Amino acid sequence: MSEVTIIEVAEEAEVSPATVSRVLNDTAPVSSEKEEKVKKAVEKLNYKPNKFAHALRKQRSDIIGVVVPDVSNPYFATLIRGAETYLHETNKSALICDTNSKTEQEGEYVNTLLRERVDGVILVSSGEDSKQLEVLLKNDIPLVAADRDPHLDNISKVLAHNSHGGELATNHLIEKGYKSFGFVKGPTGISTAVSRYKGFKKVINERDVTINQNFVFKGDYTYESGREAGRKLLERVQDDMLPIGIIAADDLMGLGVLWELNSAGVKVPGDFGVVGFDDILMAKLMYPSLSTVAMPAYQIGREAAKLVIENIKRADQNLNTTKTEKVFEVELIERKSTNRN
Amino acid sequence: MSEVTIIEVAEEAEVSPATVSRVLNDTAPVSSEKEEKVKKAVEKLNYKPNKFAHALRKQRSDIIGVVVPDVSNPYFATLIRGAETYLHETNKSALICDTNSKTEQEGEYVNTLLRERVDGVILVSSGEDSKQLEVLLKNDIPLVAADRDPHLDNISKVLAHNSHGGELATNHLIEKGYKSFGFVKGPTGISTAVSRYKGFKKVINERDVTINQNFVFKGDYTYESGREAGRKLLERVQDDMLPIGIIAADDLMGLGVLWELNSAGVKVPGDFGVVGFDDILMAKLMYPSLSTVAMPAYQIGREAAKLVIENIKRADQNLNTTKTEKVFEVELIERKSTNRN
DNA sequence: TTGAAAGCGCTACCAA
DNA sequence: TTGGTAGCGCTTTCAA
Repeated sequence: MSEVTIIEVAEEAEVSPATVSRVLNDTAPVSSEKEEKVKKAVEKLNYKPNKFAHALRKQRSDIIGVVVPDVSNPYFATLIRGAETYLHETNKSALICDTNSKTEQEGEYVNTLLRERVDGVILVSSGEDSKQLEVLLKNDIPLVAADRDPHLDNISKVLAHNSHGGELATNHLIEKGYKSFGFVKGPTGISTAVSRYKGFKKVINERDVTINQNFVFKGDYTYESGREAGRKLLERVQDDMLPIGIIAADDLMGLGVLWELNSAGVKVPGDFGVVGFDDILMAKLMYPSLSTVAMPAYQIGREAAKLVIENIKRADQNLNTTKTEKVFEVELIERKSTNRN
Repeated sequence: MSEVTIIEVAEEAEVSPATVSRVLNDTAPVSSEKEEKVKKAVEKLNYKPNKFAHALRKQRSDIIGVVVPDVSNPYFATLIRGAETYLHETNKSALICDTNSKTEQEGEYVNTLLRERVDGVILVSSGEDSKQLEVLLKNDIPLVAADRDPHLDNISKVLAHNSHGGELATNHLIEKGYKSFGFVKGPTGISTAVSRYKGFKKVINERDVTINQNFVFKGDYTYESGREAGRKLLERVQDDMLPIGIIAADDLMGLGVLWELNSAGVKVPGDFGVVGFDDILMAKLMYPSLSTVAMPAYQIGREAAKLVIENIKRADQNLNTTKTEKVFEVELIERKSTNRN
């Protein structure tokens, strides 16, 4: 592996290494004549700066930590992609940390994050309490929360309007003519899960419809918990309650419910309607396709990335970090699973 | 950000930095007395070696490039996870390169790979011709092919027994009583696609069954191409051909076919049977669940990672790299989509 | 078995 | 606007 160094480029261009560095990083004015020479030399020698030397000198890794509950969940996968795309555009890279939905794991990742000397962190909180990550702030590592509110003070947040999503879903079911209503909840204490349910209850209370407590199920944003809710639903349902509309707090659970309904041979969307949240690819692929409240996962990831980078830049200039809060709107996607008229 | 350096550890332990380094990397004998002191100091100061200084000095990035056609394909996602897990265990990290199934993109990634100074590369080839990657070999960067044969000489390969998978799927459909047979092919020139079809034809020829050329469709390992095949199938089918068994060269296409069959309201598995390849999660979630030839994606990724690491170590000792070829067996998973007896 | 010191490739300070 | 050069934190000779 023949490494071309900045020295060789300097010799080729007949300037000093310092000048080459200045041209490459646009860090100080250089006469256009020398600039030209340097660029030619870089081209000719196919020079690629050594990022380790760079990082060592600059004390910046150009790596951003991205802490998420579950990378195998397509929703988070999309969010990550949004973040990564922006980071890539700004010549940074992402270090993905999968906590397996455990806050203790979040704490353990702090060590990794410090060891890898990440310049900043994007956090999709795994629980009610992400206090362990405050250590990062003490180490002057900018932290931005995405998707879920980690209930930490003094950090920027990028969220979606989840309660409104709950309202959209509920109104949709009512308008499609469903008569009784149920809900498969997300994990306790997670802000998205709480808000979605809140939106559901709000509309239920406002409009003159029934909510059957037998049709409110605990869930944890996994497919399996959706299956379980689906089975219980089928056990508890009676003919005079039909048609019944179910909101699942995420698509994976919605798909689980749908699977059980299919398997039991009941009529979807005729007697049962299901709406999910997220709009993951699978929602479209399932038969019948799943109506859902589309979350801007990609945008959330991207915006969070933007915010950390901004904060890192401010820190570089010894400015204090800004605390913003961005809330994205959500959108209802009608598909077959609720299409009963 | 207070950086604890090796010097401070040395002072705390009352030894030289060299000795600390020797203890940390187990690179030369150190008296147990000093070793103890060093370990205590490391613990006390919560020292974390600076990986950039390390990489700069050692000329090793500890990063392995992983070049794949499509990260959003769950099959490759699993393969990547297998590779990453092993790399993590050996304190290496992965740089994922998504070629979007284009060989030209592979060529472009060579630059990235060189710039990032990866120590080795795992390649899931995107086409018939991955010659552009031979540049890596010239730069003494070990290269291992995974999942697909990139038709390069002198490199190690980790594959699965795809033609046998084709045989398993075909025999399964015959035994389940299907009468005519069809196939949704994978992309031209990709070794997995070629072999799977070959296995299919072999069994068709051996046993006394019909293959209807009208039921052989082009595909490209995407869900959409499966949907298209499904639509054509429905157009061309006539009652006296039933029941008909279809093999899709991967699960995504199988799911697409299944969706169209569902949508048309025909009987699956009664009149139509579908088998896929890969065993992605969605195959289980779909209704009816999709029978499939399970590929050891995780194992393939892991084994490929093992092999690169091995080759890198050999290179470090100036040994020439070994060329092995490992072929994993595959397994038929019976689910609802073919369960007609 | 140990320590001193050179140097990996880069950036940024200082002086010109 | 430029060049010389110190030094980022580490590993690895070389000498003891």
